[in-house]
Formats: sequence, C-alpha cells, structure tokens
Amino acid sequence: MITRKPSLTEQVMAHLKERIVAGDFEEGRIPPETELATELGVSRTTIRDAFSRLEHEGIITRRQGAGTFVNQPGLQIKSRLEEIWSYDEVLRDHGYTPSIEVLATRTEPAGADLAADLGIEEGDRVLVMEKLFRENDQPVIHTCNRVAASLVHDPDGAGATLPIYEFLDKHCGRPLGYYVSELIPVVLDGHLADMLRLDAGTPALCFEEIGFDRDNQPVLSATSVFRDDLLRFRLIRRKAGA
Amino acid sequence: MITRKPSLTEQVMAHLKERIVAGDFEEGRIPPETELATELGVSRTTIRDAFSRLEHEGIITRRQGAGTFVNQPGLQIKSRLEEIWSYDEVLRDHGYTPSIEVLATRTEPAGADLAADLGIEEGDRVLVMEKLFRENDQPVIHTCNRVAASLVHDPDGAGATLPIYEFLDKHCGRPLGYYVSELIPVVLDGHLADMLRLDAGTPALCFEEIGFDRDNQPVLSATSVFRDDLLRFRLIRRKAGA
DNA sequence: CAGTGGTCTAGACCACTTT
DNA sequence: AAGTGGTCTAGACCACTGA
Repeated sequence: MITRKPSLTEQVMAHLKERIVAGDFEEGRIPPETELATELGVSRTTIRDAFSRLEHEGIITRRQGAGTFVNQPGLQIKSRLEEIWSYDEVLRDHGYTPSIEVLATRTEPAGADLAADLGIEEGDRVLVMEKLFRENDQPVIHTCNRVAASLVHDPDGAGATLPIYEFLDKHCGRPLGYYVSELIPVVLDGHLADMLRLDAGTPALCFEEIGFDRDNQPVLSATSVFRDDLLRFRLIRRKAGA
Repeated sequence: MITRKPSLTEQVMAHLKERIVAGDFEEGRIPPETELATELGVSRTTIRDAFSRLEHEGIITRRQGAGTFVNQPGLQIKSRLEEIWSYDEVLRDHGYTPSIEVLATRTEPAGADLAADLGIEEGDRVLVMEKLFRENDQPVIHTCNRVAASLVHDPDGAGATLPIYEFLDKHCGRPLGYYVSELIPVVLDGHLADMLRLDAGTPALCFEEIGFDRDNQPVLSATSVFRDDLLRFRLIRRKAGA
C-alpha cells in the first residue's frame, strides 16, 4: 500500500474541516490566520496554504480586512463538477453503492469526427467500450469510451471493467491528465431510453469529452449520459478571481 | 475610475500568458521556477503563486520532478463554469454582443418551495424579474430572478435592467457572495419554446440556483435556460487534489 | 485606528522524475 | 546524480474592513 504521510497543510485542512463540522466556530467565523498559526504551531504560510485550498473547495470564504468564514452549503456539495475523476466515486459520494456492467467491447473503424478528436486517421480501428453504472439494479449512468486500438497493449478486450483512467494507464501506458468536456442537454431516444429504463422523450444531461494524456495528446473520446432523477450535478459558482 | 495597480503575481501571470500565446515555450515546457524567478527579478514564491493560479484556471499543469507545462486547450475554454458571474460577460466571451430585454417585473406571493429557498414565510411577496438575452435578435438565454420584496429598497421595479448581482448590491444592500447551482436537463414547453424561438420538445440546459450574500443568507432564487445551439458550456476536468 | 487578510522576500530542505 | 516542483519557515509591509 502507498504510505506517504500527510503534509502539515493537509493536517491543518483536516483539523479545520473537523472543527467546522463540529460547529466549533461561532457564526461561521474562523480565527485569524496568525492566531491559528501560533495555536497549531505552524507558520502563517502553512495556514494560508490550507485556507487557499479550502477556499477552492468552496468550503470557506476569505474577505480581506474582515476575516475568514465558513461556507455552509460548501460542505454538502458532493460532486464538484470540475474534479470528477471516476463515476464510481461520484455515485458513492451520493450515498450509492454502484455496480458496473460492461455492456459491450468491440473495435470499429473511426469516422471523420472521431478520428479528428483522437488525432488518428479516418478508418483507423478504435476500441469501443460501453458501460452501465447501476444502483440497486436501477441504471444511473451510461458511458461509451473510445480509444485508438493502436494504443492498447493487450490485443483482446481485457481490462474493460477497470475505470477508464486506470485502463489508459495500465493497458495503454498513457495516463490521463485531464478532460475537456461539453455539457449537452439531450432527449433520450429508443435505444438509450431502454438502456436507462426511461420513457423516450425524457430529458437527460450528457457529457461529451476528450481525454488528454500528460503530454497533451488526445487519447480518449467519451460520451456519458446521466439519469437526472437519480444523479443531479450541483456546483458552487463564485466571482472570478475570488 | 478604480486604479489599483496589478500585483507582481498578476504581472507574472500576464507575462506568462503572453509568452504562451506567442508560442514562446518549446513543446509546451515552461522554464523552471527558479529560473523564471531570477529572470523576472521576483522571488520564487511569487512565481509559484502565479503558477498556482494559472493551474487553477486550467492553463498549465505542474508535475513534481518533471516540470511545468502548457495546457493547450485551457486557453480556448471561454466560459469557466464555476466562475460565471454575469451572462452578459459569458456571451461576450463567446464573441457575441448581446442585448438584454426585461420581459416582465411583478410581485407575487411566494409558494412553499420558493419561501423555503429564500428563507421567508409562505405568502410573503416576492419580486420576480424575467429577462431575455439576445444576440442579433436571436434569443440565447432566458432568466427568471426572484428576490424577497422586503429586501428591495425602491418600491417600484427600478433597476431590473441591471445585472442581478448589481441589483442586489445597489437596490438591496445585500451583495452576492456565491451561488449554489443545479444543472438540470429540460425539454422546452410551449411558453419557453416560444420565448427562445425553438420548437417544443427541444432539449435545453437549465440552471436552478440559490444566491447567497456574504453572510451566507439566501437572497436570490434564479432559473436560467440556455439555447444549446448558440451557447454550449465547456469545462476542464482534472483529478481532485491536482 | 486596530485588526484582518493580501503580497512579497530569501532561504532551507524534501519528494519525485528523469538521465 | 542532477534537476524539478512541493513543503515550510520567519518576518516585513500593504490594503482593506469595521467599530
């Protein structure tokens, strides 16, 4: 198992989170940076580092000259849209215990759009993996991942059960760096509606994304569809630069 | 006009952005922190501060032991979902020159859900403001803002043309701190479809949000609907903690 | 005016990646 | 082993908020 001890900053973050959920801070006011620094025996820089990260997580708000304050709703937002990495994790955060079924794996030639997305030639073969995430036999997410077949080390479809970022790491040697995602509203048609067990005509949210490896090369094209009645995305929006 | 000189960190950020778009960095590799620090005559901390912010903007990626790299797609993502403040700005970022029409302002009694959202009593009066954002006479966004009438200083509907965050600041004295937003896929019905000049049955993305002031009190309930064919949201997703 | 967060410095050592 | 980003310190001064 990986050990790696938590840094001071991480310990400070954990400490503050505990005190926040315990309701330690009157009216949501967090003690001044200098006070916390001496109290915890670390430098003010370390406190500021922890504050900075908590602010980015939407948990606190800092106001110059006024103080640092707890952001009540921030604690309840489970899926931080920009930091989603695995749908399994997202579902667990929502209190589900998901099961995953691989619906199909196949290779097929790439169309023009897909080839452009993946940086390959039209007609090059692409490995397509369809998966369904369920909670209690209720389908929640349908995903379709497409990877250039030339990247995959194993010839057969082994590893399709893995989360896609692990598949790309272990079976392609191209660890995922980030996604560029588009948010698209769709109306479910016959096939997808059947799959998600919803009536045709039901609106759903869809992610269309391209995954890039650490060298900025596109390695993945993915399409995901979510059942809005079972999984709804929330986010905190705040002024840019804050 | 407000003066406020840019901090060193902001100057470093601007400098780096310029060099990035100019293609100054071979293969997307940005010089080491220490090198940049001496070159620009600032401390390494300042460089790291700038890097940290650029990383959060999705423009660069840092890899311990390896280096700092340009994130090509990061430069093109115009609307950073979590930092949207004014739709006017979002549309301008997309290259539009939007016009705004106030469709209606009225007061009405709050229903149970709305009262709960705004922290008022059911039946208390609420000021409702409907707006339409257009580009070249093409409707793009329809918004509906609801504020407790008791918060509004002016009795008449003055100020409805202002961006809502300015309205809350100037006409209610309750400056907006952040939104908690839900992403909801919808199918346009008759009224909204007419308004946006789309066929009924067209899918659309909808934000349902509650705006909180700086003291964590709810002050705004808002619903916004977007034409997907004219305005599509993109975002960069990366591993949590990265 | 007192107190708070924001900016900045100079330097030390650690953890990781790459050669 | 060399080079890079990650963590951390101690201290100075500035900009803003609120009583």
